[in-house]
Amino acid sequence: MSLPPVLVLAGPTASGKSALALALAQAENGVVINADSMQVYDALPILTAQPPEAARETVPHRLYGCLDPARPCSAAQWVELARAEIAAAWADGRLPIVVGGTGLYLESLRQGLSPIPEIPAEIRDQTRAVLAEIGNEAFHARLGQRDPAMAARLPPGDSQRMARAWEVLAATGRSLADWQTVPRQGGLAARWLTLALLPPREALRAACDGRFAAMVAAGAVEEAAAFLARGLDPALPAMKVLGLRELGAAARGELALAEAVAVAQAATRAYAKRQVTWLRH
RNA sequence: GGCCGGGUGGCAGAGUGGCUAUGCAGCGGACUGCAAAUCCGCGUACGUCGGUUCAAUUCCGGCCUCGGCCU
Repeated sequence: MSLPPVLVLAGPTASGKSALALALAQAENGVVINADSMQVYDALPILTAQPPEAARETVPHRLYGCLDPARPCSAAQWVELARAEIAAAWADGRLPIVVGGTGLYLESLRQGLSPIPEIPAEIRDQTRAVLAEIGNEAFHARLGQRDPAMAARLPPGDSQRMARAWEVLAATGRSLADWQTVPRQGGLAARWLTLALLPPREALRAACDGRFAAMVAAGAVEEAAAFLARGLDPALPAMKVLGLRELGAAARGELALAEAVAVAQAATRAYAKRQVTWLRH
């Protein structure tokens, strides 16, 4: 018996994934399932380039703008949601089309993750607080005393992974290095059809710049200002959406709009480059 | 024509007689639960021709060039 199919459309921002997904979904009776870590939040539809109403009315779109931005999503949570949507599509006799540029999510969907328990929020918050207080170097040294294996493979600059390593040890009593020797679990069994969109770099850069300018023209500044007015914790993932900070500063008059756009465009280009690196691996 | 001040890697911008900042952009890479995050790596650049020196981007001179002032 052959496995049911899943079509994956991967590519950097502004590579035209969404439009292609829409066309394929129409042609192949598909369901478009989001694999972008920012588009999952119910926030900033313009700035995160969520598919417009028109597209969603044409073809079913799942996992777009459906999570509370006040609560961080995670790779594991997304995989769980995505698996459910894929199963639902199969049950409906439709082709699941997974679209997105978040490499970690896509990889986790295919390979699964080591079965590490969820870390209590208190431990996470406390860990980040300590890290912020004592600084990277001291934190790295402290990690080295408790978890030499992880400290050895993380540079002191890598605050995010150091925090993750620390909280896993604190919450489970086992090193993350140890956990990761446990085989990954939960990888989706399917017949994978993968399409990677990798436009020439020069064209990609131009597309990134053009798209950000279009977002601003579509009201991204107002959108950013309104979202920031909610006063959410700046450490939340949704608060790190590209351009949010810059556009917010522009809205408050702290930064010239042209300058804000230029900075955000540069950040977008850098992001696209990281995505390409991931896709090429 | 004269005087003065500049000419540094794609851009910005320090600096030094030998050890050749830095930032941004760019390029390559990593990636197991906040990933649009978080990191790692990569550039003998010093206008030009000569001189001084063991050694010149750095000192001296000519030339070119940019800017300012003067006639």
